Amino acid sequence: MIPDSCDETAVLDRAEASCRQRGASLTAIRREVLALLHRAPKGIKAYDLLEQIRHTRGNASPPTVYRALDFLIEQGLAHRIGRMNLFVACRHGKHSAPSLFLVCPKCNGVTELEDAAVVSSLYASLAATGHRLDSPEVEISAICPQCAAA
Amino acid sequence: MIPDSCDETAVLDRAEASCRQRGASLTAIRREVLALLHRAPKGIKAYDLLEQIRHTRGNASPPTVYRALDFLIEQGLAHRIGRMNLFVACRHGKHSAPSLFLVCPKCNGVTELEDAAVVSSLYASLAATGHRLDSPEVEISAICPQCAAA
DNA sequence: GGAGGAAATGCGATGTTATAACATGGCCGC
DNA sequence: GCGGCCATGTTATAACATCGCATTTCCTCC
Ligand SMILES: [Zn+2]
Ligand SMILES: [Zn+2]
Ligand SMILES: [Zn+2]
Ligand SMILES: [Zn+2]
Repeated sequence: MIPDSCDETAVLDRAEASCRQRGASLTAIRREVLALLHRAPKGIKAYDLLEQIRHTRGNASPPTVYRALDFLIEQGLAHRIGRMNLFVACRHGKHSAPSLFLVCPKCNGVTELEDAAVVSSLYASLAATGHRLDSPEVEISAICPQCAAA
Repeated sequence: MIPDSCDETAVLDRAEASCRQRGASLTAIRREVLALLHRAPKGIKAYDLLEQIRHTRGNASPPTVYRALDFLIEQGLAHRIGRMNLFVACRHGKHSAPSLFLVCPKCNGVTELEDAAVVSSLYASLAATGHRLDSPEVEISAICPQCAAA
């Protein structure tokens, strides 16, 4: 987990370096989208992202943001929450194991959680049916602490 | 798990009875939609369902199928796979615990799996962060045996 | 049997999310 | 300069889902 003390620029620079390592390039658009994702810790919808990015790029269109998102996801810098049509920045470094995404149906917030115990029992269970885990995203609907209180 | 030997009519009749128990009614439209879901063991998309149901009800429109799906999901007779915009009939009776949905990204097939070990470690993990499990659906992307072989 | 009300359906329009298809522009090795 | 490659711009459209309101159906109570 990246400490909160790291400021946005540092996070982005690190992302840029990790892309470069893999021969990919974090271009200006992609960097901007990643920055916006980081400013939305609970996740953001593609068209909200589009609206935001038009503040700096008036001509942005849906493909602009979907292409950037696809790239970021491919690079492991962001995740897609299918259930909610929501996108979130990855808050971990390189994933050694899949993350759990706790999606709160009340506030639409997303929490990313790494948990070795759950993941290992998951592997065992899947292996028994001949399946092989494919994506780093396991989506779970769960009421978050704030909404549980209310 | 409902044995395969049960034919469609029996499954539907049982569903109808269980709705009635709860004071809900499995109307003709809902029953037809449920039947179509059962004929698509790997899941089906809403608009494919719409096309199918127009064979018997020429005037069906998107709300027709979405309303039926909402009802079936509410009654625990079907599940929605958010990641794929896919709907599947529930292949279990009343759920005592959440199911795992293994979604194969190659063939778009969905397998429903109940696994106590995974679910209990999930509960423990969520409780530690103050979350409370909310839905009976945990979506996991996993290559299915057939696609793994190919 | 008839009035009233709740639930379900019909219907058209609209909103939301995502991709297709094709053109353009910059960069690099040749 | 030329050709290949990647990123981007641009327009249109596909795919998925919901709203709002009129009408019908079904049940209940009188
Ligand atoms: Zn992550
Ligand atoms: Zn919440
Ligand atoms: Zn089920
Ligand atoms: Zn498959």
